[in-house]
Amino acid sequence: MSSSYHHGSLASALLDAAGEELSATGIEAFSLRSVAKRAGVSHGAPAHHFKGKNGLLTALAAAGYKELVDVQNEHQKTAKSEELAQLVASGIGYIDFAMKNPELFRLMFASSKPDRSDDDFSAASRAAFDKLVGEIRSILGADPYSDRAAMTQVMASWSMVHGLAELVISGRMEIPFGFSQLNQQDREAIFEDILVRALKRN
Amino acid sequence: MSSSYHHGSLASALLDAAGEELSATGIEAFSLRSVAKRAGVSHGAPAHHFKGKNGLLTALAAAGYKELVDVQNEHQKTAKSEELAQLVASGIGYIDFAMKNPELFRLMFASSKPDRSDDDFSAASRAAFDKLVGEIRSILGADPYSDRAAMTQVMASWSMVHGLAELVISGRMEIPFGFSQLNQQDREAIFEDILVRALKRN
DNA sequence: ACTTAATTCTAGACACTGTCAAGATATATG
DNA sequence: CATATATCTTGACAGTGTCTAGAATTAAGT
Repeated sequence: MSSSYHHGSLASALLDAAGEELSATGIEAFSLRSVAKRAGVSHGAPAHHFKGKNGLLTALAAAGYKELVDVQNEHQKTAKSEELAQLVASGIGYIDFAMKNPELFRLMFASSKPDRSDDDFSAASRAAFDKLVGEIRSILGADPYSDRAAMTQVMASWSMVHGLAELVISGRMEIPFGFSQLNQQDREAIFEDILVRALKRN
Repeated sequence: MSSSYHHGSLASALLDAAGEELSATGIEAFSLRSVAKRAGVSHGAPAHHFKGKNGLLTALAAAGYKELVDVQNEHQKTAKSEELAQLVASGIGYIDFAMKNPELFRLMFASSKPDRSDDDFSAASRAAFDKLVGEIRSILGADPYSDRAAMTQVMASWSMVHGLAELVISGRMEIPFGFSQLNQQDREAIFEDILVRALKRN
């Protein structure tokens, strides 16, 4: 191979390296120069593929939303087909994703670094949101986009699962439940017990 | 005044300056040197009062938990004395605090910068948690620290209010509700509608 | 009161960071 | 095959947090 000068697929290599960097050092110590070093290129190379550090993080977050939906779909495959069970499985997938990618999760939801006006980012995040909208529509038989009560149910369910995910990955389930010593079955039982409360019952 | 060399109360002055810096520039651009400049001292001065940048942020977060409880108590004063109404008022105070101090809120809950083993921090955050524990105890008549179902209720309520707060301050209530164009009364009606769902009913 | 110790603050250095500009190198185009 | 474009390197710049040495002020000890 005569040319190691032109990488060929630096963009995706940088995305991979950025993912590792994010998981390893956390978002608050995330360094663009370190990512470049990880990918074996100079510190100026990433500028030709992403709009600076935040541009790279934006792309990383966009990919995160797609991965989030994938994880949710995987959990739903092993659940009952009944609508409520599917919603719970979707929620547990949401939390599972957060637990496996806590720094990425924070980047996606609790950071101002990603550029939310970016097309990829907004499309991917919108797709994740619309997945929940569809699940609520199945349960209530009303379209949240035209039925305010149904949209309130969407936001209640999102609030519950998102808040629970945040509390889990920030270690706030330790004191109440000794969470890290529980097996997965017991954890999911707690998740389900909590998540179903978000549904309004009459 | 012959001496402007020794400040006299630099610690609290730095805390004030840090609060302004946090609100103005956000946590991700928070600069210790900028805080020192804001307080009118050299960039090395803060080291004599806090354990570096993270030490200052730890103290700021600890003060945030006390302020959080204060805001919750204020909201409860204007609410009915009935236990459920008090819990809802506490939750709305939680969200109100997050809306008025979004960067501080993120520092307290979604950042790894504060040192959670710090005595002040852990005491203040524990006090805020125990306030919720007390409210659930009043409603259920069972002590969450000895009744697992009651503790589950604590975490469900916390998840709901915390998730809702996160979604609000990250602008996720805009598309569903056009949130920024609502008046406070309509907003609080949505909050209450969502928050009460966290309670398990039989 | 006077000397000594401890605290508080400044100033400079160090290794980092992200971004920008200039130039070298490889690929694509005509 | 010459030219243009895309890609990558290198160096510079201002900014960051932290450390060290020393100056200025206050506190402590006798």
